[in-house]
Order: sequence, then C-alpha cells, then structure tokens
Amino acid sequence: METQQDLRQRRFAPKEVRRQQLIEATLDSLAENGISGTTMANVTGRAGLSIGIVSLHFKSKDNLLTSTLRYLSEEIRDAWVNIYNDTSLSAADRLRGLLAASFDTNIASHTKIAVWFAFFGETKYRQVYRDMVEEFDDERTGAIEALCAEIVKEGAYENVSPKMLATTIECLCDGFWLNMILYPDWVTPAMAQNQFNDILARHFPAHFEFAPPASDARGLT
Amino acid sequence: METQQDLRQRRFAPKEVRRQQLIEATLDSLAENGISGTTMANVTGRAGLSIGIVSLHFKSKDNLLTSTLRYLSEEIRDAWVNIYNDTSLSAADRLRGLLAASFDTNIASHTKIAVWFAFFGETKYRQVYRDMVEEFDDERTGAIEALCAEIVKEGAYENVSPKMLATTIECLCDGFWLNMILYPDWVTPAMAQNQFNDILARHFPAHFEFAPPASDARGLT
DNA sequence: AATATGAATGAATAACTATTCAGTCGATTT
DNA sequence: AAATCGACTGAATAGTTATTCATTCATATT
Repeated sequence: METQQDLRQRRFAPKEVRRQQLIEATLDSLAENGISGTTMANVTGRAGLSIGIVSLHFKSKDNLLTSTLRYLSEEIRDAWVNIYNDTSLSAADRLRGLLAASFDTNIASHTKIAVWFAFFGETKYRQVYRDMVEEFDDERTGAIEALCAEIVKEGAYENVSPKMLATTIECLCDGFWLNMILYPDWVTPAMAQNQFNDILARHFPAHFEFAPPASDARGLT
Repeated sequence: METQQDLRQRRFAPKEVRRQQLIEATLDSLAENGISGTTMANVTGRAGLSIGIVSLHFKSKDNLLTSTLRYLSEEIRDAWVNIYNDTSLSAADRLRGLLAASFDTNIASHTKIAVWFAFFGETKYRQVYRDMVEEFDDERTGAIEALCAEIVKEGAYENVSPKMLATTIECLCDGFWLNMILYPDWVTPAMAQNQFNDILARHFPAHFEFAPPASDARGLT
C-alpha cells in the first residue's frame, strides 16, 4: 500500500498531495518567520521541492497564503461544528466540547496559533481574514450564544445575557490564544479550560462546577 | 512661540523632535502595512523627510522598530500606573480606572492596537516584545492581582482567586483589543468596559453593579 | 521500444529595499 | 563676511525576492 508519506518523497505526486504539502510548509514558515520572512525559497525548501513549484500549484505567493488561511479556518470550523451538532448531548456538554475543541493541541497548536496572528498582524491580510472568515466567526458566536440561551432557559438563570456572554467567551478565547504563544510557560490550554469553567460556573452554577481550588492556591504568592 | 508643529516643518530640528516624528510615521506605516510593508521609503515619506534620515537618528530599520515598540510600551504603562498608584481611591475604583486607561482612545487607538499585533505576528519581533515588555506585563498582572486581592479582603468574598481573575482580565483585554481591530463595528471600547463591569459584578457584587440590561437587550436577536 | 504527457526543476530576470556616504545648505561662530 | 558646524539629502550600491519559462525526466500510452 502506498502512503501519503511515500507520495511526498516521489518526484511526481498528485496535485492535491503537493498542494497540501506546500500548505503545511507554509504553516511552518509563517509560524517561524511571519509573513515578511516567508519567502518562496523558504517554503519550497522546507517541502523539499524546487522554487518553481509554487507557481505551478498556486499561481502566486499571495494565493498560497490565502489558501493556507482557508485551510486553517475550515479545519477549526470542522472541529467545533461536529460537537455542536451532536444534539444527543446536553447544551452544557456541547459548550464544554466546543471550547475543548478550540484548545485541542492539533487545532490550536503553537504553530497554527502563530499563523493566525501572522495574518492578524497586517491590514492587508486582516482584510483577507475578514472576507474569508467573518461568516465562520459569526456562525461560531451564534452557536455559543444559542447554547448559552438554552442553558439560561434550562436553569431559569436571571441577569445573564447570552449575547454578551458569547462575546466575552469569544474574546477570551482569542486572548488565551495570544498569551499561549507569548508566554507558553505561563498560559496553557489546561489553564484556559479551567478559567472558562470558572466563568461558566459563575454564570450557570447548576450546570458547571467550580474546580477544586488546590491547583490555583499553589500558585498564589 | 515656536510649536512642535513648526519645528517639524523646518529643515532643521532637534534630534528628539525628529526621533518622535519618525516614530509616529512608523506607527502609521506599521498599522497600515504591517512589518513587511513598512519600508524606509514609506516611513520617511510619511514624515516628509528623506530616505537617509533613519540611519542618522536610528542606526537601522530594526532599531527604529524596536524604539517604536519601546515608545508604545512605556506610553501604556504610564497610563495605568498613575491611576494604580493613587491610593486615595478605593481598590475597586483603581481597578475600574486601570481598565478604563487600557481602552482610552489615545492609548488604545485603532492604529496603536494594530501596531501591537504587527509585532505579535512574527516570531522575531514577538521575542523582542517579550524581552522588552515581559517586565511591564508581569507588573501589570501583579497590580491587577493585588487590587483583586484587596477587594476580596474588603468584601470577604469566597471562591474568588485573585491570581486566576487577574489572568482572565489580562487575556480578555487582549481579546477585546484584537476584536476591536478585526471587527471595529461590532466590538467597541464601550462594549469592553461594559463586559468587564459584568464580570467584576459577578465576582464582587458588593463593589460592582450590573449595568441596566436595556443596552444589551436591544441587540438580542 | 518509441512516443507523448505533464509534473517538476532551477537559472535568469525584473523589481524592490536597506544601507551608505559624498555633497548640500541653513545656522552659528569668529 | 568668511569659516565652521552638523542636520539633512538622495543617488548609488549591494543584497534579496517573486516570477517566468525553457529544459529535464518519470510515468503512461501506443
């Protein structure tokens, strides 16, 4: 049987294999060097291919970057949508699952988070991001809001605005992501999970439990 | 009397005026074009000066960027430290003031936030950021933690970890900043203030009041 | 085995950019 | 008024990078 790995090493491979191979090399280069340091030579060198290969499979560098962003955004959407759509689970479990998916180490690896922020760093690509991902972002915020609304209804909670809480959760996600790459030793996915749980327990005490305080007390100065 | 503005227009001006002028042009260029689009010609052109001026006042482009980051980080530190150090205010008011300063439109303008994220976007400058700002970041998180601890003591609140809450606040700040430049029509400084108030009211009900729900209810779908 | 196909190569090109530095020019001093 | 000073200029330089395309070569077809 011929594996993907074999195909990559061979001189000729199907277009889709090469495209994926180049996108992954681009992810690595963007994470390591940012947009200004990501050159064609760098990307193709990482992939073990020649300079000219990009113009063959993607017309231009710009198109390669755009395709890379599309790949990332579709990957992360797939990750949370599956859990969100599983209506056999309770709303609280679906919310827990959606957040867990957002900090899964495959989806939110150091490399991939760094690439997101590489795109956020320049107006030009921030616009590309908006044009491409705004719909997904809206969908995701809407999903979180819907889950919060369902939990509010179940628990007859007062003084909780699902829309407001959804926005807070989204912004907090982004903030954790940023601090995970700025200070990886300090901010970890486990910490993010823990803090989300705390926030949710404060809003929905019948649905979420406070974590035992031991893990945090240790860190107090 | 000779104003700063006059000095800028003249062929000769003191070094400090030129340095500041170049830093401001760099801020604008970084916000508009990111790091990869910020060229010497672009920066000096904006400042109405010639190409060679950067090497005269800053040795290199790299030094210009580093100096720009230092300027930003000192500016934001000055903004919150003044309020934090005013011990005539209550801890709750000092926390409110610190957060208000972080979303002040001079400190956290669209341009300046975009510049922060330009530096976060590339590993190389993320490292520069860490080396330069980590101390300030620690100081700020420590200040927020200390204020939270004081409020906890005042209110004899249980189940609130100052360290954990400080981290949440910091991450939420960053998340709001990002979304303010990604979706400026959706996420505004006023919204950020409102959400911080809600979070704090949930932790410290005797110190912070929930805002009237009217402003949010309008937005519900 | 000969031919055809098209994926892949990489040298060459054209465009761009940071840095340098000899010369310019307004202000100050003598 | 002449000389000095030093902030400023911008053409020239050296280096980098995206893009192109004639050529190479593994595989498929006849």
